[in-house]
Amino acid sequence: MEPMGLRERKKLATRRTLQHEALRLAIEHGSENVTVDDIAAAANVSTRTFFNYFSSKEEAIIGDGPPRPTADATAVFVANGPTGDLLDDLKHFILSPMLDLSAEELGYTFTDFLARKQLMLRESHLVTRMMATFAATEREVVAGVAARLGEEPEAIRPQIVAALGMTALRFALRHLHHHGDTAEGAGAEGARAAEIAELRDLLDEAFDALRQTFDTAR
Amino acid sequence: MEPMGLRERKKLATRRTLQHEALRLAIEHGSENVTVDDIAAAANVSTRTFFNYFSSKEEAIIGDGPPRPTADATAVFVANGPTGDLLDDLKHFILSPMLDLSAEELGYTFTDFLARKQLMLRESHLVTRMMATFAATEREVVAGVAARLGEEPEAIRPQIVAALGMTALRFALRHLHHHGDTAEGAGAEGARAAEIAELRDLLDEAFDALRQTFDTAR
DNA sequence: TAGATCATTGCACTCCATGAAAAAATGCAC
DNA sequence: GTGCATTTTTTCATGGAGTGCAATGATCTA
Repeated sequence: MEPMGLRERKKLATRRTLQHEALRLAIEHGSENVTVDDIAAAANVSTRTFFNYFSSKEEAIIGDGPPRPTADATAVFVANGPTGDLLDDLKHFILSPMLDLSAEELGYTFTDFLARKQLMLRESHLVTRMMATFAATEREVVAGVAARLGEEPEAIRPQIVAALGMTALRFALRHLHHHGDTAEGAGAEGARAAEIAELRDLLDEAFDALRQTFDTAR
Repeated sequence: MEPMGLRERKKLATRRTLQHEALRLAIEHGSENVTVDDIAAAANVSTRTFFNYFSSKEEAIIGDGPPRPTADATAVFVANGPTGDLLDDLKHFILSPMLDLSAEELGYTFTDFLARKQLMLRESHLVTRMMATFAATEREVVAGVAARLGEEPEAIRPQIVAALGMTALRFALRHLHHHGDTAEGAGAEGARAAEIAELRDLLDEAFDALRQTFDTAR
């Protein structure tokens, strides 16, 4: 990591604060009943500044979506790694960005993710917006699979394989439980570790079901 | 078909006109540069009336999405029909709503679909909105597959199988060519028939690739 | 400390979207 | 066809979303 200047750190903090307050207010009052002015006021910035960070109210509420695969993980996957089995490697590829997060980012990611999940249950129009952020990730997965298979991203096989992986990821995230983070420090870190472990298990389960489906359904 | 009264026919015509003008203007000037007032004016209705038909500008532009499976087709699919092979039947299930359309609706569907495809190439934010309409179809497919397999829609296998089918459909639609409909009447109907045939071929191709992927990649 | 750079802000403006009530069109009974 | 009920369209008012612009203020560089 390059050491950020004060400017950059402040910008990032403002962005996070806006996202956090947007989510909090949306959960508390329903997103329909929250104005951009409310969010900006809660974050102590002007309304105009809000739009310097996000191009719409919903963009702030739904967050940045799942973290993207790193260049390293992509390189490993494209080079037939780490195991050589397409589905196993795909699982690893999709899971990798979650594992690369620092503990701090991870806690942030999971906490807000679970809060958003709660919100989605009530406001289905946000679900479709949320899926759009998944689509961006899916495109990267398609590109990775295409490179590994030596095919074009427009070809059918990369798209199919990527769709399978993303379906598995969605399934896993949807079934993820909240491991109570009652306390700060070690307790919270333990909860995060448990969540990562559960995510891994759910992804295993999904990929197993996937193999099984194709063994029996052909 | 039940005979529609004048009222209903007019309403449908107004809806179609609004969709058509919205699409036309968006293609001509870019959707950013088209206001709801423009669309309403082009359709000879007031702005307020526009919002009696659509809840947003984009909703009019992106249209109603692919036609949904009929109750009949769903019943056949759930009862392990028509062939008993899951993938073959899924292909049939997904294709069925296209075949059930009257020639008139079909021409409308395809013509506007191809026009929208052109628009999507330029305006990617519409793509995500469009995908939301696919998600609605996907949920129905998930429900159908779940019923057939005797599982819950929340289970992983129905979701995987449905995701595969929808990926194949997206692939087929994305690769569909425009069969010049230069003239009215028989010529246009011939073009539509050719498009249906091509759609069927593309879907066959996609499902073949799907099987093959799983034979080799396991 | 001075000047360059970039972020924040207030202001004015357009467009989106909705509620309410008046006006117009349609359907129906006679 | 005439009159009445129903439904649709329209007009008007209102408030929030989102953007361009120019001024102000904070941070960076030297």
